[in-house]
Amino acid sequence: MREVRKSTPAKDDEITVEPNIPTNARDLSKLQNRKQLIQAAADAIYTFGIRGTTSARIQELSGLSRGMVNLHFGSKENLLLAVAEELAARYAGQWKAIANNPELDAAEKLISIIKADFDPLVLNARDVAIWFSFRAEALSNPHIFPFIDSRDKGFRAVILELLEQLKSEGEYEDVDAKLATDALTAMLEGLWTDYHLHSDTFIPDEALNLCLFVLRSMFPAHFSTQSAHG
Amino acid sequence: MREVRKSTPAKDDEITVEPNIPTNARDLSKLQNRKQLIQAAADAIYTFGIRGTTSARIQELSGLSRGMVNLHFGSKENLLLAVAEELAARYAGQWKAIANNPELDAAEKLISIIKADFDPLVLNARDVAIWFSFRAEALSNPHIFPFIDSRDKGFRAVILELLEQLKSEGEYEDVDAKLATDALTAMLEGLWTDYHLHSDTFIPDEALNLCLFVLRSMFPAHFSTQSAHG
DNA sequence: ACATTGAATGAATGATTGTTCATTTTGTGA
DNA sequence: TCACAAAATGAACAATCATTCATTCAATGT
Repeated sequence: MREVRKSTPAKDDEITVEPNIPTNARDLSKLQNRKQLIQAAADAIYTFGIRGTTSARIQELSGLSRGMVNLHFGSKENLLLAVAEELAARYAGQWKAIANNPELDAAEKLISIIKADFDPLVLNARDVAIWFSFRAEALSNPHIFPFIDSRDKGFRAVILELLEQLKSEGEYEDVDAKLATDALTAMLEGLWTDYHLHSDTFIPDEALNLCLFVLRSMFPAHFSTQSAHG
Repeated sequence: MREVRKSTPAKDDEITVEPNIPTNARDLSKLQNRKQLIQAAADAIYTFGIRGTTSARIQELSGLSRGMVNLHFGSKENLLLAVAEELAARYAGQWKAIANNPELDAAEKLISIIKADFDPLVLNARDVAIWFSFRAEALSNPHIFPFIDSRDKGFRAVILELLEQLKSEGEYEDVDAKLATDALTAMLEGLWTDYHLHSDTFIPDEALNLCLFVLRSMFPAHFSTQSAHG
């Protein structure tokens, strides 16, 4: 059985490091336009809200022609899903890279993950506004649900594992790692809400300190010397 | 100067306990229809999302005629603001009543306020979905902003005051009441998010226990015997 | 150089949007 | 009882919505 050639055929005797990056000019500009549409849709949601995000506005912001949204994504709705997908991938990629870093111990991983949560790469006015827009319709739009639960089971499992390791390292008999996981996760969620509603007064270092403060009250031996600038 | 009579004239020699409740049949049904529209709009946001909340659907859910939304609220947008206003008033009324209750001490008020946060009166799938819908467009729609910051400065000030009182009562020198306020508030926010995304597995008593767990780690003398069923 | 193929274009479409307002209905006060 | 005034109705409207598709454009392989 011979595989049907896709738009970017990978030659069998070539080592393709990143098979999804096209090499010919046509597919390159196609990919570029696709990205431009996602970017424009994201900007539209931030600027006009999800209700004000119309095909016309997306097309205007993208600088491309009317038909492009449907040509590349089939429908406006699919484009919005692509925006959500990109956002979710960026967030998950961040914390997974930290969790899989063998050079860090449990406490370092935990702090890194928390810091990443307040990194401008994910915590910025536009992206947080988009998160909230999609989350708002999590119940009424089943298609969007898989992308909006940033701190999902996988995330919580990693946090729990790290906290249990801390517990075993520091002999905290009276600390419930499950409760601590829920508390920390809820705080991260809440601080995002805080940022979304008051991004002008929100100070990432203060948010980090707040998390350290709570961690310290549970795991004093691990976090008693830490601060936002540590 | 004689005052112009409004739709519900208040006779001068009568003590009007609630001057806004009309007594004649016409104004009564007018008010009833107004409420029905707010109710329908709220249901529409929950069922179809804010994007799917059209005039047609509101009219259908309300059982009233096409022109009613504009007759009573001038525009669909004003009706949505009325929904937000009602939600905000319900939430604020809840915690303010507790804060002003002279029969409760600081610790009792704190626990009551937290419990109120997980009360079905405010924490239910529909209302939380509406909160999120409005919050999502907090940045792109300035009109909605005054209504969506449930845990605003006033709320935080009350929590801070209560925690400072606990601090003075229990001699917790190393506890920062300001940090504790931020931590508790963020957790309440985060737990709402949790509920919104996973209302099927969310257990209010567990959420309450989580808050008590965090409070206990900061103020052990006050909350060491407390639990969700206390 | 050139035929081929897929991407890009944008005028046109039909459906749906929020709102208007002439008309009808209904409660009120005399 | 009845004239009046306010409330309710819903057909009609212009604007805007997402999408289609015949046509144009341009990169590709030979």
